[in-house]
Amino acid sequence: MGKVTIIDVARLSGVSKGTVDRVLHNREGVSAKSREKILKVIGELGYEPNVYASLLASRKSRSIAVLLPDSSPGEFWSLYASGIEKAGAAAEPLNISLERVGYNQYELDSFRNACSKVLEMAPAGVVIAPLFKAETSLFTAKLREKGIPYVFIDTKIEDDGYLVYYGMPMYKSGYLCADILSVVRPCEEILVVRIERDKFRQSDPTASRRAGFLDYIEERLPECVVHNVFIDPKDPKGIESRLREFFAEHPAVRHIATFNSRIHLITGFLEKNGMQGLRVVGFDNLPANLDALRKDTVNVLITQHPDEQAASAIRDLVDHVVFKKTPPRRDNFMHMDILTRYNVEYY
Amino acid sequence: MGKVTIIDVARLSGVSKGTVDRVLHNREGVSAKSREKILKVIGELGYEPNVYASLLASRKSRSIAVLLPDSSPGEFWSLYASGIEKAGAAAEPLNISLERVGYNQYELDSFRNACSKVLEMAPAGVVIAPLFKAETSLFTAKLREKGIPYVFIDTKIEDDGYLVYYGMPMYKSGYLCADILSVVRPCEEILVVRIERDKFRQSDPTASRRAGFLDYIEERLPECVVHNVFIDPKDPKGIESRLREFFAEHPAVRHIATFNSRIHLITGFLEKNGMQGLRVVGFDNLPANLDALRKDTVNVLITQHPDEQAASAIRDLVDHVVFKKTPPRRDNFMHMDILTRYNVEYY
DNA sequence: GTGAAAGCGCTAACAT
DNA sequence: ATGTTAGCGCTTTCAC
Repeated sequence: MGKVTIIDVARLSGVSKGTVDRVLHNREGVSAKSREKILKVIGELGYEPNVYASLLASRKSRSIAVLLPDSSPGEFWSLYASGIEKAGAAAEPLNISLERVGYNQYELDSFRNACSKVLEMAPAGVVIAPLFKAETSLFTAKLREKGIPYVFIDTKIEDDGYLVYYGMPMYKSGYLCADILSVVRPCEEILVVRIERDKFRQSDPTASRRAGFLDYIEERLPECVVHNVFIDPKDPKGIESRLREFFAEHPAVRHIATFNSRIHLITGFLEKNGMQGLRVVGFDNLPANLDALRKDTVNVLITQHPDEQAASAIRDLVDHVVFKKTPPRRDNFMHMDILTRYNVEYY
Repeated sequence: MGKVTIIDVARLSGVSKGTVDRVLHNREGVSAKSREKILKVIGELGYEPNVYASLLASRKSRSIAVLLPDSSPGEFWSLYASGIEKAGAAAEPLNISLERVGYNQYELDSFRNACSKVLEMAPAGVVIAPLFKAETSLFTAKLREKGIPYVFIDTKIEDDGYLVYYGMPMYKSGYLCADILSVVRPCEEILVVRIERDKFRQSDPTASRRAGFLDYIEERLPECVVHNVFIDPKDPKGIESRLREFFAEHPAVRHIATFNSRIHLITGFLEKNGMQGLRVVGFDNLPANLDALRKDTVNVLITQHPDEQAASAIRDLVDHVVFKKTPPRRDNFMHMDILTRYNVEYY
């Protein structure tokens, strides 16, 4: 039982509560001898601080900064919102408030700006979706310097400093996508719809997924031809004409996939042209994608529960800040959910 | 801010902390006038008790009874264990301990026994998987009488007393199963493997799932023939001979499904006889099933995250007992997960 | 019926 | 470097 109190530790160490409290919080002003003795007693007694008593006594409040790309409702990054809110609500009684700091995912300066804002507020911890690799490394170096713990979601950057990471196994998700797409035979030609802009991005976040997809095809369906069509999300007419053009040339194509969250951009075309019996697979549970799934214009959606990613990451961070717990596992690859019209309802 | 304390309430009500505490806990010994006044002030101030201070001061501990069928590791009911443990760990700092009370799911008397055991220990709340419908109703009536809140998992019983329910939409899961099974064409004959004993059970827990499955077939594949083979889980030789017999008669069958968690019982046969290229779909993430999935002897598993069901149900119950919160939603149908060899790894 | 007072386990400011 | 002490917000005797 956690019945051992700080007083027990003090008595058996031959010191007072105050001194024990000091070593508990790594505060200075304790002789090496006392510290040692106290630590030993703590170990022997299996003393565990009563967090609630602690919280009660020190009602200082802390903040955790959440550094995510800005996004409008219905867009990918908004999917994280509900998880952040939930985790925020859970953290509130612990005297921790979440502070969202947004940035434009296409502008490095914006990210830099957000970083310094975070540094200024001197939070107790930071949650980051690191879209800019190099810049993030610089930032986390500063965090480490200040002893501020940080966690990654969505993407991670290899360094030995992050507390925990939650994300999707991208390569495998491509593999999975290919398998789901091609289970409907015959599958001799596949159309992959991609985003024009991604070709020029510093790092295409879906590149690894694409690699997994192509590897599957090469291994399992070497005869199958993969076509690419590039579209601009902001140009609906362009999308339509590109697709029209494509299908005029390749009327036999019955399999379509995207590697980003934009599968909903092409469903309008499919519906308008009464294209049925296709196999259409995409990613991410955007509202528009779920709608398409319900109408069966999209057959399968692969998702990663972004909300749970955020919630788990924040929970781990809070546990670490408040309870000094180390997360059970450092790299957490989320389960990939397979959604169809028949199981989307309770997602 | 939750900065309003019991002292503020006391002062504005013209009474002492003690009296406020009494109305807060519905304890007797308060004049109607005081009570009324205090309640009014509480409302105006938006006072919310500080649970941690409360927990600190009253270190009485409570228990929650978890009433589930006994099971050996690897069996269906064991899937709930990890969720129960997790929720138990979370409840511990709140001075709440979980007490498991098992019963034999095939013996009514055993369930009755378990019920009275629970009643004796007078827990602060109860978690039930109600396999025996009528008997459960009797039991929950008693709980209601005593004012003990209870939650259902897996199955629910219609009454107006349960706090919350977590389970799988059984009918829909059958529908989903049929869809996943038949996406691989041609699908003209299906083998459904069932458990002998279930035919004679008071209530077959998978009956509704079967109905969903058959409805799908009738609606979407009316030409398709559904064969049934009944097996006894405890008789491996019998299983083998039944299957051998079946496939001798129906060599063209390439689609197999089960509606319970026992798909792993037939994979041995399939492997031994080198039967490949079949479409095999089953339910529940038993270790043996996951193994078969990894080997691709089973193609798809539909699961319901029993651990999360348990964890959520217990969390809601604890929140209600400790924080007096009402669950956000009363009936919670869990998402049905679709597992293949390609996404099973991180499940 | 109600108030006063002594804690719960811990923190932090103030002494020494 | 270390001890003392006054709370944090609430519960729970024990008086009156």
